[in-house]
Amino acid sequence: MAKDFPTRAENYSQWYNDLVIKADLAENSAVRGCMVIKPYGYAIWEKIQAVLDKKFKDTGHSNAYFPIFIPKSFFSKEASHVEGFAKECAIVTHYRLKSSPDGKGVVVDEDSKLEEELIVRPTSETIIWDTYKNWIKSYRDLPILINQWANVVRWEMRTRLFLRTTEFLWQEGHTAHATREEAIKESETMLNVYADFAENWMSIPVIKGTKSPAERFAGAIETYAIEALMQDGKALQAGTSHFLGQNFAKAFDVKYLNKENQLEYVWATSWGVSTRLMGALIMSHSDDHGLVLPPKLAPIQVAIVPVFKNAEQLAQISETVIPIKKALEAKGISVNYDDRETYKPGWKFSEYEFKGVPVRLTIGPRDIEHGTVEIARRDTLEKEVLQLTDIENKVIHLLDQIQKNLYDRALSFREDNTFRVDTWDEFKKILDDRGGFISAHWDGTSETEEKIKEETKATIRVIPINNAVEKGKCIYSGKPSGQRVIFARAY
RNA sequence: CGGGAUGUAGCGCAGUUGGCUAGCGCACCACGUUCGGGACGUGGGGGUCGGAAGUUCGAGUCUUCUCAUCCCGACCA
Repeated sequence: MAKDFPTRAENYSQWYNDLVIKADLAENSAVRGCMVIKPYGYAIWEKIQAVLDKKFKDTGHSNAYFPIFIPKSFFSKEASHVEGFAKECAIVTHYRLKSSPDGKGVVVDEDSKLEEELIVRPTSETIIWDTYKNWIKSYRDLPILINQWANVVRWEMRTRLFLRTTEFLWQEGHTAHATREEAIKESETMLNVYADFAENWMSIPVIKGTKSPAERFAGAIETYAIEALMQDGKALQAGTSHFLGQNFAKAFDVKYLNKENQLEYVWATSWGVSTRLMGALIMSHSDDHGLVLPPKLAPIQVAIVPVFKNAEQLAQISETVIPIKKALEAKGISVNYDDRETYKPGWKFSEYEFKGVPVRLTIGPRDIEHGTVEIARRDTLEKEVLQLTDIENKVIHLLDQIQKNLYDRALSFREDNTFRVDTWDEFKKILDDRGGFISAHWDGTSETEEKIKEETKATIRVIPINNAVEKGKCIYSGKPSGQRVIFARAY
């Protein structure tokens, strides 16, 4: 057997890397910092996509698709945007290969140099706004509410599976509005969509808030984010929604004629979540036995494992199981009846635990005799023997319970690891001893934020929305502050 | 790009001061017994020891160069 599941606390990253491979989710590919997402992992992503896609459509958005390549000149049009992404771009400079003169392999054909280099999109604001310019003439053309499911490439110095890969999958929404108020409302709406998804589907409690200027998206006026706390005490930004003001409209000259026949620049938002969500899922709920998935996102919600010695026994068990499977499926539950003869029950139990399948039913000769079934839940690892009568509803009820329990568990973890701190010594001590969210006063300046980051590696994760007004003194500078903000070390 | 570590079978690893045919566990294949928490026995298949050059009678082991991966920083969703 390969290495046993590592104990979690010792080295979270190592555990995490082992976990995702063991749980059959992803592995590093031959390409630097990119990931191969295996079928089971991709099935989780497809679930995430399906739910979000519906939410986007329910809020009036449509899907569209824009090119993966962006002419270099587009980038220079919005100053802070280019500054934010310049250091992490993959650039296409040539379009042809030729046989190597030494006969070994191929080399770049220098004659095929592009006149203007193409950037592999790190995000699509520029090419989309260049397109919107042609779509928007009148107030009647607004709003434009578009989402794109795509891959993007950011050549980060350091990669980390799921959390920061060179290529990642995401969705990016790009909207155009006639008024500032409408655009702000849009970014807030999408923030709420993300928060709802995180909490009610992923069972991950999040703090909604705005980012400090230092953490803001390149080119945004305001960045809204949902911030989650992982089991190792580090914060993870799980989704962002940006109010872009008129920055991109001005950079790409996108104007419309209003009802008064006056030309005005349009107002913009963009918002996105990525395969990082899968990292959040893994790091929020998993335990030393493997992945733990919230039922609403689990590709397999119920696994049924028959215990049998021979074909006759299996046939007998199947007679009982197949109607149960059908009844569950009729209620929208995904069921995997694992009647493979090539693996034994114990092996299957472990496998479904690795994969985080929320509910497992086990049926053997003993159960056939008594009209019972063993039901095991992944979140608590508890097992129970139940009567078969009305088993579908019992299972559905349990799935709901697990969904809720995972959220409650994650929430109480976050509460236990959120600290109101008023002294600098305590601030540093908590960060070093246990991590977590620290709610503390901040004087509102970037200088202070930068100093705190230098000294502790902690950053301001969010300024919570609807934050309580509270007079206090900045944890670092001692200057007056009007509210507490959330600090943490982050991924 | 700095600091540290590691590259030996699909995975995880051992391999002594250079020495004989390169090993172990898991996985894989065959047969048998098993099957309610990753079964066991017997037999079997699988290796450019990351790559290149060098030292040597002889290199997985020593030297130089190189490539890759991981961890810690800088950068970031």
